[in-house]
Amino acid sequence: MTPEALERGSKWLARADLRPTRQRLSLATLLVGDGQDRHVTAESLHAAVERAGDRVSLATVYNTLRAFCDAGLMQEVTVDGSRSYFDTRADDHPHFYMEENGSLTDAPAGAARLRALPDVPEGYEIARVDVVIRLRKTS
Amino acid sequence: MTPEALERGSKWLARADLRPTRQRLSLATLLVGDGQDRHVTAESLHAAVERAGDRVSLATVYNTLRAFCDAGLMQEVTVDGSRSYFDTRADDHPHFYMEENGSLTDAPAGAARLRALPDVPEGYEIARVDVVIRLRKTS
DNA sequence: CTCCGTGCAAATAGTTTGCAACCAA
DNA sequence: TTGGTTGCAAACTATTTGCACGGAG
Repeated sequence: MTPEALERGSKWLARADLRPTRQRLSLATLLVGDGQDRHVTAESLHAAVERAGDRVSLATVYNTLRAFCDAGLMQEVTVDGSRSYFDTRADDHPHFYMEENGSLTDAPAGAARLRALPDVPEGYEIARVDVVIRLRKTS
Repeated sequence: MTPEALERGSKWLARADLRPTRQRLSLATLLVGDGQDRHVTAESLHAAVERAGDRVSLATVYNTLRAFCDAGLMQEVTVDGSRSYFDTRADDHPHFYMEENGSLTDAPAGAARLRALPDVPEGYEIARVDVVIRLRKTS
């Protein structure tokens, strides 16, 4: 990991007042080190850590992703039921989900915006609107 | 359960060539007996069965809901990650999800339709578009 | 009579948690 | 020093599965 990536991760943690431990720095660097948005599962991030030569327990990956979400640095995206995805973009935006290989990506901006919002039941307000466009390989 | 409800359930099964066993009839009747659309979890449906004085094992509720989905009678909706919802409406439509109590309902027709679909990656086509509007109580 | 369907209990997968050791401040 | 963090293993929850029995056609 480059020093620049490390710094990005570091600042990202600082932004949420999270103590920069070795494990958090390792995960943060992998998540935002290159400035790209990323969609990971606990498993995939854990694998990435090992690939990078670091060592963080799977439980800590889970707990840390949860902490990042609580801190508003990431958001959890539910597409599949069997596992959770975590997105480094915390704002409300649509996703592509490839059923073929279970990968999640951002859908191109703007295109999938809702035409209008439905009447919300009395006493409620909209917390978030999840849009997941499921894709399959063209046959 | 009224004879009319029973007949509705019966026809519903027939439509998918599913053998009308006692258990399937019981579930089908609870699901579509009154002609209303319904959003259930395996647990909630199992509870409804017991409340109705019938007896179907939880495993069978799971297996049967899965069978109904495979047959195209229902669709599985993923909103929460921790559990699956099953919707008696099998077509593509938006949902309200009340975070407060975990209930799922249909959003009013038409309002939440997408303005346009984004450019889909080469070699893929849209299988389904899931729209879940998360609601929280107004504070 | 023949299979599909069912029930039970055990297996599984993803995720969380209790607790002792650790480390950043 | 000291309270927040981590690792491990065990706990948990939702769901699926193997297998013997039972019922629909």
